[in-house]
Amino acid sequence: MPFTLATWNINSVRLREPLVLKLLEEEQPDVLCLQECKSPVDKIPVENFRALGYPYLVARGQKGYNGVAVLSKIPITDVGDMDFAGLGHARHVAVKLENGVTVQNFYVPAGGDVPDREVNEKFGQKLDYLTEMRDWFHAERPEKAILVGDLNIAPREDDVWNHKQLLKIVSHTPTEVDHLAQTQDAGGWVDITRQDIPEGLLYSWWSYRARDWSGADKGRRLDHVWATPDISNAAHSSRVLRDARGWEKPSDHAPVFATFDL
DNA sequence: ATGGTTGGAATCCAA
Repeated sequence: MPFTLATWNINSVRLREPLVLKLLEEEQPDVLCLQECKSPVDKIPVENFRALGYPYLVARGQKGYNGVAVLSKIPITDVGDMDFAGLGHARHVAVKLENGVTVQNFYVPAGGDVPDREVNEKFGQKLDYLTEMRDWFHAERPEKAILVGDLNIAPREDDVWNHKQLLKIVSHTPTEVDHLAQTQDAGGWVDITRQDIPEGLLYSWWSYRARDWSGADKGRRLDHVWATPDISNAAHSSRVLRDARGWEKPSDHAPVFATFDL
């Protein structure tokens, strides 16, 4: 049975409810993982999602910031959340599908502007968050699992529009890339998107500040789909729905899709 | 080297 999953930093699920509905209607993923919902869980607009055939929601939320949600056509169970780096933020939730697959949905801290933990506390928190993720995966040894989300790091040279120019820009510094690699290794995670699309520039985020985001195309691949080898060994395919970045009142992130033959 | 945009809550912070 093919199983399609999408991950999307929505940048306010209440403001962009119409965009979520458009995506569900047009693309029909089985499971949609959202980040930056910026809403308490009880204020997420579930009615219209339900009407479109997505009756299941598992989420963590807080007022104004952060927030993660899993919307599903198929039954999912809430299997908890983690609060890495002691931030008290709603940045993670995990669900289990009926076939035994676990889906981990993450929103890693952005890390502020200056890539130095001595002068920018947020950068330190981002690194600590990744280190605690690493330690958790080292202890838990995930199996039959998929990890998605806005990891706020573009690890490869071809995950950014200009590698050299971004080496000191938060999201592409060698320190962050190293922390992300350690987190990935600790869980034995396979980068599904890059296994499916191994060559060429690939982005999932374009700044709102660009005059012409598509023409300039100064993007970064911040949104990821990983899986454990028992899942990645099955056939799979991936794509980034770049079009969604051009929708009316868009999120600055595009959804990333993966389909697995499970 | 700088400023550019957006969302949410409160007149600024985070991204």
